[in-house]
Amino acid sequence: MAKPRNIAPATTADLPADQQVALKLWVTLARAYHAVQQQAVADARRDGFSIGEFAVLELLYHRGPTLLGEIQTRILVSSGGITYLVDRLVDKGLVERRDCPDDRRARYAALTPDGTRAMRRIFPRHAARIAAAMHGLGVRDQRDATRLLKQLGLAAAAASADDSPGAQTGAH
Amino acid sequence: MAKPRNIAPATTADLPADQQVALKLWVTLARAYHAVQQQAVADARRDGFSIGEFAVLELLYHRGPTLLGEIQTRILVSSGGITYLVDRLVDKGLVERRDCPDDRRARYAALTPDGTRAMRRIFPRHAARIAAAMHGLGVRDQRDATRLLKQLGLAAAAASADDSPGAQTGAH
DNA sequence: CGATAGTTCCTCAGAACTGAGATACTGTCA
DNA sequence: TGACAGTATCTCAGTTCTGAGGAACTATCG
Repeated sequence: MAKPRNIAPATTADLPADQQVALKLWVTLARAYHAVQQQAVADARRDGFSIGEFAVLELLYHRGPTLLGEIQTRILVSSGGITYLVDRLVDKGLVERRDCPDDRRARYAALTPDGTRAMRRIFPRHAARIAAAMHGLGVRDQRDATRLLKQLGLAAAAASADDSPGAQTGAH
Repeated sequence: MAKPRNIAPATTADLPADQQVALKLWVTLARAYHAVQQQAVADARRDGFSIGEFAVLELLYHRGPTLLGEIQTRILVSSGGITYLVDRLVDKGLVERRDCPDDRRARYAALTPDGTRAMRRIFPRHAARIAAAMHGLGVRDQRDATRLLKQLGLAAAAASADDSPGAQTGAH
């Protein structure tokens, strides 16, 4: 493992200390996210769903009929993405579109009876698998981590919103 | 009284308390990750790179010439993905492949002089932007979050490795 | 009203991958 | 030595999205 140490460009070690801490957190956050996501992907795939499809099903299962635009902001996909995902679930017979009586531009997505049955079967195992993936932390640490990540996520989202004017605030 | 024909829980609220905590952490983790990632995506795109391309550049900038397989496990892409990413960076003139003298199957990727110059220019601004995205937490909280996420990520990765035998990465 | 700005969803070209299989090489063992 | 399992990368068809643009509808305001 020879390390050519003669040149000293602007690497991480030359950054201000606070930036080093932030970058380390970013790398660790990304790794933790990917590791848990692998579990979610494997679980969804067992039932023939992509992560995006599963996220839509889960949202509709918990919230009931939901406007496409709201699904979009909640599961964080693009406008084309939500059309694509709902199309696929409609093809599978698990979701249906419904017109919105108050606004003829808007449409709801809702679980069909088949979709509800499928989620009733699938969801408990999915929840157990995610919980197992989180098992590296005890309940107390999980709460601490949730609090910190919530604070982090809200601040970062606010920073994003600054760049792209037109994006709505979300939650205050 | 309701007749519990189905033992399976209908919604999150019916799950065991520890699973509720775990799912909440998962949702919060995903949101925080996406929020910060949006910053990284926007920053990389400003220079004409995808996130994957930028991750390769960053890795090579800090580690020097690296075997493709090692890049693959570090930035978490598929085998086809790493070939694709390196191809694109080679086309841009920022990266070159080098044969490995010890193993004729293996190849290194390394920054070209152009690639090094580009990263010397780009990286400090990128680090500053990530640090700004993390600004919702103070340095002490960032360290706490890093510790918790590291613990979480390692345990979740170990759980993944159990499912898919043959994937021996990480904890040496 | 009518113009116009804003929104909600859909279309579609193509970006950014994934993953199974192919190719080429290495290490092990009888 | 030869058979064979293991490893590193590449190929390529297919998947899952992104985002610019457009059609249809709604809201606002002179």
